[in-house]
Amino acid sequence: MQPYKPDNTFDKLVSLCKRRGFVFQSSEIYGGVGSTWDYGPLGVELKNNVIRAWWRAVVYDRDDMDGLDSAILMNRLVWQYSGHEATFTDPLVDCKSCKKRFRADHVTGPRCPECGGELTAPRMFNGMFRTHVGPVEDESGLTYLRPETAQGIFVNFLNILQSSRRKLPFGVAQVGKAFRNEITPGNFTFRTREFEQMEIEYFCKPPRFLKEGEKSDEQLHEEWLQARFRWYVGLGIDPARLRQREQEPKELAHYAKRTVDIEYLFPGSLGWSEIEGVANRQDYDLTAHSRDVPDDALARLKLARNGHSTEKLEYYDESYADPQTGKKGAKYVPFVIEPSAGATRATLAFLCEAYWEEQLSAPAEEAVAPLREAAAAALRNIAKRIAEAEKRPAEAVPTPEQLRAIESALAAAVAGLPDSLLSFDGACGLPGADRLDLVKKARAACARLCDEHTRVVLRLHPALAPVTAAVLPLKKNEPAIVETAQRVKKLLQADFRAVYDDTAGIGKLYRRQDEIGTPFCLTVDFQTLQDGTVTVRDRDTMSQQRCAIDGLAGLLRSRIAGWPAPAVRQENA
RNA sequence: GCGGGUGUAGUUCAGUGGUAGAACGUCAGCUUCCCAAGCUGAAUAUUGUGGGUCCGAUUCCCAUCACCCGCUCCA
Repeated sequence: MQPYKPDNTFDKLVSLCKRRGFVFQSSEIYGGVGSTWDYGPLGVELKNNVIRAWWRAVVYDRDDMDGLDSAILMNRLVWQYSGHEATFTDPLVDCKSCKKRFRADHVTGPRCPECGGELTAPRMFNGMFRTHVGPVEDESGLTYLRPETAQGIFVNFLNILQSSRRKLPFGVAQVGKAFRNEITPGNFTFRTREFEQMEIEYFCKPPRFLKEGEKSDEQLHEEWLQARFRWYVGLGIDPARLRQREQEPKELAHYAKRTVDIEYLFPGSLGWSEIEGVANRQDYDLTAHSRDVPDDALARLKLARNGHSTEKLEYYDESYADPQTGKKGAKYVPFVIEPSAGATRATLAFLCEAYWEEQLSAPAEEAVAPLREAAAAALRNIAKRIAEAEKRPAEAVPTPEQLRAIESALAAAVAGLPDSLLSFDGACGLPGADRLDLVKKARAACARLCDEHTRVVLRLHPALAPVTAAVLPLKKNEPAIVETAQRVKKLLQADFRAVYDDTAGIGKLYRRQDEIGTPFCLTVDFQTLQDGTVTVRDRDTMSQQRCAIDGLAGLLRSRIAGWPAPAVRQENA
């Protein structure tokens, strides 16, 4: 039966994350603290694997990249000259009648542009967390928790250039925490005040210094965009839920020549949302942090003169020859392509993408009969509610549209019984359904059957899965089997995250691993004791093959390396 | 920050002005040679937090915190 992604996948994922140890609310025992989350035993494995896969793809698998890990605390002047002190401190005004909020510089005049109501006085909002370096809390020690990791790369440009002996074009990758005092955090880990970025600053020649056959900043921008898009697809994101969105000229940051967002279609109300932005920042940042910049360059980039920096962040290009004079060599500020991804956002996207429910067997007709009755009663009630709601559609809760959606989904699910348990449950969980007592009753009747006949499976790419292999004894009261299984686990732990579990029957052990996305379950049985082979069970297809214990590591490695896209696995299942 | 909603066991949810139940999950033992089987037993909730009304509040009221939805903002 077809895998199923319920409409309330997001809610189900949140509780799975808590239940299984992926994500916990921070400081929970003290009532929590707004929009901060902790990654549990499985969550930290997943997030680390996302970061590791990214680092491998953008550093190890290329010839033109190095890494960096710069400090979270930096000199306040970094944020002054980067422009963050100015742009992260926006005066905001509220309308007293319609309660809408606007940036003060976007409003002309003293009235609300929407309703003409009276506006409050502008109030300052600082998006950066302030902190003090040193024991005295005065202005002299003031600085900020970094709102992006990028600046650490820019201010280290000369250090990296000298120590790595790089030639343009080359790039620097960095992973780390960043902090923004969001006005409106929310959507679980999607928008948080503390988050983790995976950023690349890729330095290249400005257009006028290009030689014949060299790639322009625009070409490199496009190449990075496609490479980053492919990365998500290669790790299992369905391209149908991934898109590139060109930023409109008016939403472009002032330093950007072009920015394309990579957006993922999250379930529920979040919908299409940015998980990475690929920007062409031109020579803005390196120039901003340079001393002795000519006035015409400052004017072009709308920058103030930098009276504090001790360096000019330039590149000396030995191979350049002036086309007019033939003079060799040139000094210039490189352009920058910035693929800036959210590690925590990507982790959430991979989780959403991986979440599937599957019905594995059909319940007997007599077990389904109560479900049909409950649904029939609920449908009669909904028809009545629709008639009532249509008399006063404006104030009806649920709305007529919600009621009709529940009605049609529920009717379709009943028609599909006994194979449509999941869509039955899904219909009962649609928005507004929690207000309908008879629907809740029908859902309760369905819950037991769902429990018995369905499974939850995280179809994570094996490179991302928190556990790669679970070693399970078929019988736990058979010492030879248990000992062998424990030995197999020890054998594999050198190469993979492997676990051993014997605390339930084999069926339950499989389901547990399915729910946390473990791609391989290795089962030690009686045949193992005779011929030294175990069964390797595939998470997605539930199919099994036998493999000698000695060959396990090799088999897993090759299965992971050749891991096909989810759609392909679906067809072959 | 504004408006609406929610907050009861690990999770999903019942329930009541007289100190809380279920299902699943978890743990232990028995049993079981392949997909949440069965049997026996166990642990887990000062009903988000603080205050008020009341003889008595989880239930009513107020405040606060957190989460969700919608604005606003945003990489």
